[in-house]
Amino acid sequence: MASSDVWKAFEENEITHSVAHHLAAIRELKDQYGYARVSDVARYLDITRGSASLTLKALRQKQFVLEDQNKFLRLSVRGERLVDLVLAKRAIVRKFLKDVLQVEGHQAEVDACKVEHLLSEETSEKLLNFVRFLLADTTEAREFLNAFWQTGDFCHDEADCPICDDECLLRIGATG
Amino acid sequence: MASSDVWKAFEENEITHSVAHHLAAIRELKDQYGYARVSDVARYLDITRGSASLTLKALRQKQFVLEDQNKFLRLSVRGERLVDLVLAKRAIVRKFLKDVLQVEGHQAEVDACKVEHLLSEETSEKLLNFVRFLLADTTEAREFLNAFWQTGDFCHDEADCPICDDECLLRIGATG
DNA sequence: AACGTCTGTTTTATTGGTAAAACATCTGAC
DNA sequence: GTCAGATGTTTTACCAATAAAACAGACGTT
Repeated sequence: MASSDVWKAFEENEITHSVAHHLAAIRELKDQYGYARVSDVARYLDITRGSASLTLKALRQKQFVLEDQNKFLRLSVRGERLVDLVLAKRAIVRKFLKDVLQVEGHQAEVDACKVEHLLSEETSEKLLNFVRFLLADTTEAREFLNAFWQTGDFCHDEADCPICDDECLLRIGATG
Repeated sequence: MASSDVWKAFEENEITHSVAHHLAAIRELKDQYGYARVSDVARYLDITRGSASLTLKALRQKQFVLEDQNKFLRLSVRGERLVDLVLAKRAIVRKFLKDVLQVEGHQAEVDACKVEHLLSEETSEKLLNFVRFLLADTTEAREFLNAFWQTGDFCHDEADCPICDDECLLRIGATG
C-alpha cells in the first residue's frame, strides 16, 4: 500500500518547469541579442519584472546563473549543462511526436514543453536511440513506418486488440 | 518573441499531479477495500490527514468527489471520467517505455507517473495507436523491433546521425 | 535642473500543496 | 460511564511561483 514513493517523485526533480524556462530564456536571449537582463527574461517569458527578479535571484544563489557588474546575466557551467539537457529532451520528444506520431505542430510543441524537465536520462536516451533508428534509412524502419502511416487507426475493438488484455488502454481510444 | 503561450500551458491543465493521485487513490481504495475515507487516502498517499482533508474538500466543491452521510468518499461521473483518462495515459506511456524502449521497470513507472496528467488527448491517442501497431503481430512490426533491439546503441557519431542536422540531439547521447 | 522612461528590487498578497498541532467527534473496550 | 484510539477539520506556517504596487537608481531629453 506504499507506492507513495513513485508519485512523490514528481516533486523531486532537479529543476521546476519555471526554472527550466528562465534558464532557457537566458540562453535564447544571449544567442539572439547578445545579452540577457532581468527585464529581458521577464519580457521573454511574459511575467512581471518582480517575479523574474525573485526567481533569478534564487538561481544566482544556487549558482546556476551569474551576473556581471552591469547586471548582465549569463549561465554558469552548471546552468549551461542543465539547459543543454532540458533542450535536448524537448527536441527528442518534439521530434518523436511530430515526425513519428504525427501529432499536430502546436500540440507537439506544448506536450514536449510540458514534459521536457521531467523525463529521466534513461528514458530520454532510449527514446533518442529509438527515434534515430526509426528515422534512419533502413529497410526495416522504412517498411514499418510506411505500414504504420498507411494503416490509420489501428484497432478500437477490444476483441482484436493485442494489448487490451494487459490493461484497459481502450477507453481513451474509444471515447476520444 | 512571444512563445510564452507554449510554456505557460504547463499551468493550464485540467488537474494537477496531486489531484490526479488523490482521485486515483479513491478509485484504487474502493476497488481494493470497498470504501475510501479521508484517512485512507492520506495513508495511501503518505501525506497527513489535514492535507488530504483540504485537497479533498476542494475536490468536493469542484464536484469531482462526493461524500455520503458516513464520510465515505466516491468519485462523481466527472471524477471517474478524469481518472479513467489519467490512468489510461499512464498505462500507455508505461507500456511504451517498458515494452518498446525497454526502460528499467521502476524508472518507467516514475516517468509514466510524472507525465500522465500532462499529455494531450491527441498525443495519448496517437501513442496508443503507435504502441498497438508496434506490438501487434505483423511482419513489419516484428522485423522492425527485432532489428531495433539487436542493434543496441544506434549512433553516437554526429557524422552518421540521420537527425542531428535538425537539432543537437547528440549531446545527451554523448554525455549520458 | 527637471521630467519621463527604463530598470531592478522589495513588499504585500494569492494559489496550490504540504506539515504540524490543536481540537472535536465518534466508537469500541473495559 | 469512562477512557483510548481513530477520524476529520481547522489553524498556523512554509515553499514556489506568480501579480501588483511602491520605490530607487540610471540615463536621456529638453
